[in-house]
Amino acid sequence: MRILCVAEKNDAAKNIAAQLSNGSARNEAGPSKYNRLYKFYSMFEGHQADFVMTSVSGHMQNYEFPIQYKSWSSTPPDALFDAPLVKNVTKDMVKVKQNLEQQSRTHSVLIIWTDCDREGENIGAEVRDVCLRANRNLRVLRARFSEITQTAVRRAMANLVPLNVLIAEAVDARQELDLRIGASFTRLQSLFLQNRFPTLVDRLVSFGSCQFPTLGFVVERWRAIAEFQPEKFWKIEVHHNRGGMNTIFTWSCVRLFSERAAAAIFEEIEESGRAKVTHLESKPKSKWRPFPLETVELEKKARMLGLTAKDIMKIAEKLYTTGFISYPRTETNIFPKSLDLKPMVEAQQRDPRFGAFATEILQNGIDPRNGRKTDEAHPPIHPLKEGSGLVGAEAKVYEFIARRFLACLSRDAQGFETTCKLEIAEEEFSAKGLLISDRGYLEVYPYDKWSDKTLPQYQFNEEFTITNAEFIESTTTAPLLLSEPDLIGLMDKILKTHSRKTIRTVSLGIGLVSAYEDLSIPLANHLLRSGLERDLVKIENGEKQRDAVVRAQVNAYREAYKKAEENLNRFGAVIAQSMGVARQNDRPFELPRNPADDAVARCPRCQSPMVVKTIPNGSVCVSCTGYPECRTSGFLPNGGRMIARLRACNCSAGFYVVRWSFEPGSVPSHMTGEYEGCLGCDETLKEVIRISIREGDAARNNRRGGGPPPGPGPGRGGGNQRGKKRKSDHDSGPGGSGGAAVNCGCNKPAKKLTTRKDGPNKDRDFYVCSDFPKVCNYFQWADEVQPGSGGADGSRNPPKKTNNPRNNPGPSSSAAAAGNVQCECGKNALSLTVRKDGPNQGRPFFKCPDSGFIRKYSGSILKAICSFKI
DNA sequence: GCAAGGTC
Repeated sequence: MRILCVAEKNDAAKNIAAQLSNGSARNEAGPSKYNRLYKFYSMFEGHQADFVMTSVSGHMQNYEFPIQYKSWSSTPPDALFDAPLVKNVTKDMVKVKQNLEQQSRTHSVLIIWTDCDREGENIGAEVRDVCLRANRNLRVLRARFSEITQTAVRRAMANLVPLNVLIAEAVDARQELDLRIGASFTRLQSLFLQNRFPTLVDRLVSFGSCQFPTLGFVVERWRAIAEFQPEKFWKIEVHHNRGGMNTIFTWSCVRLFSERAAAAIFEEIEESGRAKVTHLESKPKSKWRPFPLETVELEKKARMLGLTAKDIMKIAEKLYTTGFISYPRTETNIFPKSLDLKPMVEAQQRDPRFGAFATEILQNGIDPRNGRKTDEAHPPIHPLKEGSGLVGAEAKVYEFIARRFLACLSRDAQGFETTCKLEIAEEEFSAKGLLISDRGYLEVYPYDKWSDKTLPQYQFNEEFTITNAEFIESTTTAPLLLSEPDLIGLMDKILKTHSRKTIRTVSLGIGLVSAYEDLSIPLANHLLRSGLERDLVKIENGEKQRDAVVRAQVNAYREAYKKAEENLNRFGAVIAQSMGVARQNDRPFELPRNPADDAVARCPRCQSPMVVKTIPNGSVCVSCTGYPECRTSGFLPNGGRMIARLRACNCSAGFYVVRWSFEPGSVPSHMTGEYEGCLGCDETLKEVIRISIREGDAARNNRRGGGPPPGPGPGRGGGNQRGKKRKSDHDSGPGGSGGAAVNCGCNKPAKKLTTRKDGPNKDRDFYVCSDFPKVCNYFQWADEVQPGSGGADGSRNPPKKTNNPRNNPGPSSSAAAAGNVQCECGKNALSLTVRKDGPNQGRPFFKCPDSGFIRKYSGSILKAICSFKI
């Protein structure tokens, strides 16, 4: 039996393998650098089995929009709410996936050992899918564990369960929503604000469904601080010296905001100077030991240890995978009854720092203080083995976790609190003292402070003269609930620092929050995100369907989006105000339209809609909306309109051929015509177009056709024939063969002339355009140039780079009549069919046997068309 | 060029 185990990360794989194999696992390299293979023998279902333990590195796949939605300029952002999504293996994970596929093929059982949390379940589902695709007979099982110790791992092994599909689906729903919401709002915000504010050109104004509510929270604090008006207040303190001890009695009234009133009372107190003890009470007081440790609490303690919340979790994660502590992501603060805490306390006995305390706990009996929360998945964070060998920050975090663990198992600290109240001039003052009788858990938990504060002996009803009274003026201070470094750190994190193009202006953050508030769009409200979290739990419980949750959430955010889009001007004004800039431009803003509305064709490479745009220099450009992934585009001469895509050509860039025409009236009539052109890279397209537009042709066309033909109409034939019939072009230029000036199709002089040195066309002469190779890289075989003609005519000379075999240059147009026309690809053309309908009705044409469509009408050169082979 | 969540 061969068993494949997959953990969430290499570290975990290594340690789980070590536990299952008693340290005997062999470590081998696999296709993925970071994900090693650990091989060992162990028992499975009562039999000795071969084990391979390997890992992934978190998620392998990521949701993405299909290529046709990737262009910001031709996808309306709200289309992303409904756009299809694809889940792709990310680039970094290709080898990780390969590793799983390879292993799956030689194993019959898959055990998933990803972390036992939400994301872990989803990662487990990814692992399962990849492995099952490679080997559909795999038996898939899931190991459940909260810690990587011998017992836990073996217990998990003995109690394998199925993967929890519902949890995986909940994560999937979150992923989908995060992407849809993030992408649509990010595009709307970025495009609009870039248009409005010159300082934001090229900047990304990102929006995240988690990030934005946090921004809202920060902005709220920020405002409270900004709007805070300090207020003066006055208070009175009474001091009394007794037995060398100075005791400060504080005013029960605490403070007054009226100086006159406070001063009047102070005067009376100073004048009287006599105090009477009106209340004297001494009662036992205890300081409770802490609750068992949960994640949030651990994060809160980070600062105390000089770490950030992120750092402390990273370290805890490491301590977990190395088996020092239990799983650090838990919302539980109750130790389950089934968990035997004794061995863990015993392990701490060996630690010189708190070994004695651990021993004391064992003697007194383990008595955990329990909270009320449980996530029913993981116990509170606790140490698993002794960790006195650790160093650095790991040691610090481990020590905290161990001390916390021992603290919550020990006993509360005990003491006596004495309260003494005085009356002076009818005002009440009080002081408190503390006498600690048993430090209890504080012995092992120095992170809590509870200090003795002694109070001298006073008697009830006793009267004495106060030493002095102080009149203190003070001011209220801003509600700095978040410290300044916190605030800046948070802002920085929110307005993402990872990209140079990202804005980091606090005023923009405030502006965004204010703008949505102004439109009553509750995006900055945490309730929106917590509503999603609740829905995710419902998916996990089976109370709600994944798709229903996604639909409902998408609809809610779509409403918010619509409202913002409909009120963009107001939205911009609020942000302008916050940023302190008068709006610097009033350029009209238009959101991208649905490409389907404007598309003239589908991109043959990526199937995105292709749209026609006029660029500032007046050129008309047909470009793929799949930009920038797909860069298929090309320029049409003024007014050109693509009317149909015929087929893809076979050039290396995957260019394709279009049939297009000119709008009658929108261009000079001589341009009317129809031809096929490759809309691949710019150069190739330009060549195509130049070949086709010739004034001489046009003039002849017009004479023949008797006036400008109406677009895709009767004028077409002319286009096809222009090469042959062109005899008297006025073009002249250098070069030329045999004295006659030869022009390239782009109307520039063609250069004579090079002889092919090798290949199938060895010894044949050809012309190239004088622009060659920069702009126009068409060329023309010399023996095909019509005497005295403009040279490279409308015939579609093959681009130089095509590698079509030219073994048989084939007969030119005259061969058509012979009925033995050869396609350039060397095959005999099928001859001859007559067009049954359409504008070319009645015309005979040839087809290449390789192609299913019309190659060329019989009156023109077949060969050139075939340079665009299928 | 979009998010957030894993992880190296």
